[in-house]
Amino acid sequence: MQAWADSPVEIPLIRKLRQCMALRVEEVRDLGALAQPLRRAGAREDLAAQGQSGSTAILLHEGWAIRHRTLRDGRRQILDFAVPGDLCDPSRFVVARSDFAITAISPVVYSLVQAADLLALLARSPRLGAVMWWLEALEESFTRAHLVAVGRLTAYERVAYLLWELYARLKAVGLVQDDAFDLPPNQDMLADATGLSHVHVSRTLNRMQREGVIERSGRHMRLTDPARLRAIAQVDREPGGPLPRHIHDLLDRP
Amino acid sequence: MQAWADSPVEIPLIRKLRQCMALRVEEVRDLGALAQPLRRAGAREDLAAQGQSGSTAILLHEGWAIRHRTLRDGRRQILDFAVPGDLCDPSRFVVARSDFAITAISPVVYSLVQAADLLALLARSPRLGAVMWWLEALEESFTRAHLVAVGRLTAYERVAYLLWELYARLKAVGLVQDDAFDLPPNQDMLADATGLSHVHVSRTLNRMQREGVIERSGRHMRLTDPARLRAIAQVDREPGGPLPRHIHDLLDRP
DNA sequence: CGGACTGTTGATCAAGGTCAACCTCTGTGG
DNA sequence: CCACAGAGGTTGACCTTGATCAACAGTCCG
Repeated sequence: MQAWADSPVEIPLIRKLRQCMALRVEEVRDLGALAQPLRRAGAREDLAAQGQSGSTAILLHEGWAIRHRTLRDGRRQILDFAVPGDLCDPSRFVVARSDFAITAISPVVYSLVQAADLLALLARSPRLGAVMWWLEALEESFTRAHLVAVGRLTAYERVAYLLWELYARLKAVGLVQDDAFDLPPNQDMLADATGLSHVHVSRTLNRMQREGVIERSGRHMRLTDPARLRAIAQVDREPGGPLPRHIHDLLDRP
Repeated sequence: MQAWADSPVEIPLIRKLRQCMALRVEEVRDLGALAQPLRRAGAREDLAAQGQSGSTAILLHEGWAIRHRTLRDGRRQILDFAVPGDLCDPSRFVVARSDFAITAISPVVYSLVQAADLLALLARSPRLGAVMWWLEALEESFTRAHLVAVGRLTAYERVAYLLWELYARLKAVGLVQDDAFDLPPNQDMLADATGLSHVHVSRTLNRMQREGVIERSGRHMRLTDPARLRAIAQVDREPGGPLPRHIHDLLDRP
């Protein structure tokens, strides 16, 4: 267990928000309160099931999960990977029954966030509301890029895109060091995220390594040439970046 | 031009909302005000460009548009089709530069909605805020289903899914009569939405017709067996439906 | 009448799927 | 300490889906 688990104020979500704006003490305290109580689950455990209702979102603090939809005949599409700091997903607040499931793929630490609690927090700090809205928009843009990748890119490009997206997500919560990160999903999952077969994912990753774009050993992944990877993935712009100025104006007045 | 264009209160968005809840007179009036001033554009005109900033959303009243991303080498992915009553898309409010474009594919009537105006309206009527939030969640669920279709369904199933989605969207604004509707996009666009080639879309539509699932003539499309189409598309549940009870509780208190 | 746009059909091809064998780890129990 | 099982990854052989290329037909429009 890491340091923040004992002092619950420094959850990864806070690390992520700090990269966008300076947080006030009360804000940090309120956000930390969302992490109470901490829950744990092992790999392969469902955090939320397909078809389940519920007005709670899942706030992930440690470990990875997948958001996925599995068809009756077993075909599975992974919508995206949830990493520490992710709030997946607030739209559950308003929906009667969710059409996908959230499943841990490594041991996880998380908490359940009630709609009412989050709304109360946002009412107290409209600034936070603006940033969270912006983070939601960023999520949507990842989903769009994912759709473009699966619909129109070749296998090689798709895998490049997936690695690029994970790299970007992890960097936002400080889980990338020296362009390297831990990659818990197995090749079956990478396949179900990219719409490929696991055999082809294996071949593709090997090719990328041969061509000097990545380096792997076990679950350790290093991007030896991030710029080239990004170009292969057909991504034009870095995601995220600083918070646009005009956001604050939207919500700061009463 | 249709009747509502002269009396701007009955825009399709209002028709859509009425299917979820009974609207109050002030709400109808406020919503109608969003349609001022009306703008027009011809087929192939961009309503919003890729990479463009802007704190305005586009509210479509008549005609169809596509939300799409086009790569430098010309490959294009259509994210979805916008039909009358759609507000595409509010996340532009908070994003510095959009990563996709919105282009009319038939003559359209639309208006630009300012973030401030919409927020003011929602502040006046939290009920509307709840429904709009819910409609946004519904949009996201369409996007997820689209991703599943493109990533894991066969060509035949994908085309079935697309037709099913359009059918559901159009029904929500009363543009389906007798399981039939007008389908402005050409087969090139259907291909770019499904991740197929236009040749294969042609073959697939012919097969569906041969097998008695659809009937076509020109831009007119009829689903001769909607239930079967839905099954082919691997869709379990009808989308939309009545508004969940607990939504109102979320926003109705101060 | 000629040209753009759209859809249809046939012929051929290639990207990626499927099947199967095998290998390497890692953990487990005797 | 070794035998074994199970999961994950790799590789080769073969096959299928859907892409590509190309010709042609219908329709709309100036």
